[in-house]
Amino acid sequence: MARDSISNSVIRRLPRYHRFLGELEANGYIRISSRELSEKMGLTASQIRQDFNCFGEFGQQGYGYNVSDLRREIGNILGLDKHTPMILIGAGNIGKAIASHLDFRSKGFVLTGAFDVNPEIIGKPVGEINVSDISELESFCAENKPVSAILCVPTSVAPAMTEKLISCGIKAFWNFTHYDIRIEHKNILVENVHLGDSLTTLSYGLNRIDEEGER
Amino acid sequence: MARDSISNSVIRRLPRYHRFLGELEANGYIRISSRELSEKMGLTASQIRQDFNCFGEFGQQGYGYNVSDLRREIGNILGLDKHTPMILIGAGNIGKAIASHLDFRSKGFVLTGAFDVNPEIIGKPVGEINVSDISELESFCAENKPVSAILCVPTSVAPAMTEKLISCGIKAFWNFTHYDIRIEHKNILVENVHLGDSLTTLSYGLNRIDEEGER
DNA sequence: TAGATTGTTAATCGATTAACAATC
DNA sequence: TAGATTGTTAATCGATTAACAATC
Repeated sequence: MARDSISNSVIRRLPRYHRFLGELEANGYIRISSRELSEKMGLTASQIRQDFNCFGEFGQQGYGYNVSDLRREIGNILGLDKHTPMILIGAGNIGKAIASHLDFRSKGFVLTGAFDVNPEIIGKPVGEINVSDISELESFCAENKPVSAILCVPTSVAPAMTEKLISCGIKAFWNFTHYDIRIEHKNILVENVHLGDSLTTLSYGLNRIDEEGER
Repeated sequence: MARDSISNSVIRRLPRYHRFLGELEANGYIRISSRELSEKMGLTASQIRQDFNCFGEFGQQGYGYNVSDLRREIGNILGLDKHTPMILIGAGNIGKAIASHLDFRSKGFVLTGAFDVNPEIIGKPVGEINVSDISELESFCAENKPVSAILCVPTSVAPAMTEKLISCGIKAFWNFTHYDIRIEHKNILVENVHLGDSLTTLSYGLNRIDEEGER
């Protein structure tokens, strides 16, 4: 039975389910049981069934799940059938790489604008679009109503830029700066990536392996 | 009292503590209480004290924590005093951006090599080093013994490349491909970044906001 | 000393796993 | 029908929060 509030742990597993089901589909799988999927993904079958049942009854007793049906259902839950307009703020190294590395459309978004302060970058292409001067941000937003933004500016200007973007109507932030966007505003969504923290975690793990070796 | 096995939830919070304490230090803070830190970070004071006490007693009753002492302690736990050699595999858009965007040394690593198959990239600089031909990987590893690798190759070649790197002595992977490195090998560490999953999560959140609006 | 705040134990909460009746 | 596997409830496990004695 579909629940009202889904736990964050479940939500974070959904994209991974979607990804794995895509691979299975590509490999010609028609059906899969929770047990088989659990082995492929390193989860328990129980957890998988619990997760899916947060949203509805997608399986069939005695049979399992239809791979492409299940994948489509999860895709819809994730909003991947939409194309939410997204803009890139800061088109330097990391911004450019992210914009051109990912397929936004298959993830529920479409990149409609990119902005920077650097005259050497302005006018140059990033993915399918050209970089605009940041001074054009407000008029662009008024006209095109983007609802989400990738934040790839220097950390120092991140807080002010966040405020400005909110005033321009941005509702969701994909944040690559080293600044933690804190959600004092209601109904503003933030996904803090923090690649530095991710790398630091790896350092922690390596040190534990080393310690074991020393014993 | 220092515990033997630390939960993943705690470990994932450590880099964030370290980051916040660095900001506090930069802003002239000498001491901080768990309550004050909890307000700044959006956690509970209880959790903060529990987390720190996994590793030792870093505070003082009636006083709180010394900011720079605490930061140094956490840095040591994370292994940030080390410079573990790391190589970049795949120096395209995303690889180059990551290598030049982050300060590896302050995160316990040092970038000692970069490799690619593309002749147009080979020989060009990435951060402080030059990109080498991937054919030189084995001899480089034999000589320089890097223990960690950033994986920025196309997803299709990720599994084979992972195996090759393990055979070259790589113990830790920072994986940016869309392939899930699964740890069948013992004592091999993996940090799967999956930017696509992160973006997909944002799409999910946006759809929940929209649904609320419709009600 | 009195006040503040830690370190730590106990209580609560939530998430994962196990079990099994329902059913295809 | 018999076998398989779901959907779902109950049991377990782990993580977070609350409480408070210890102590600076």
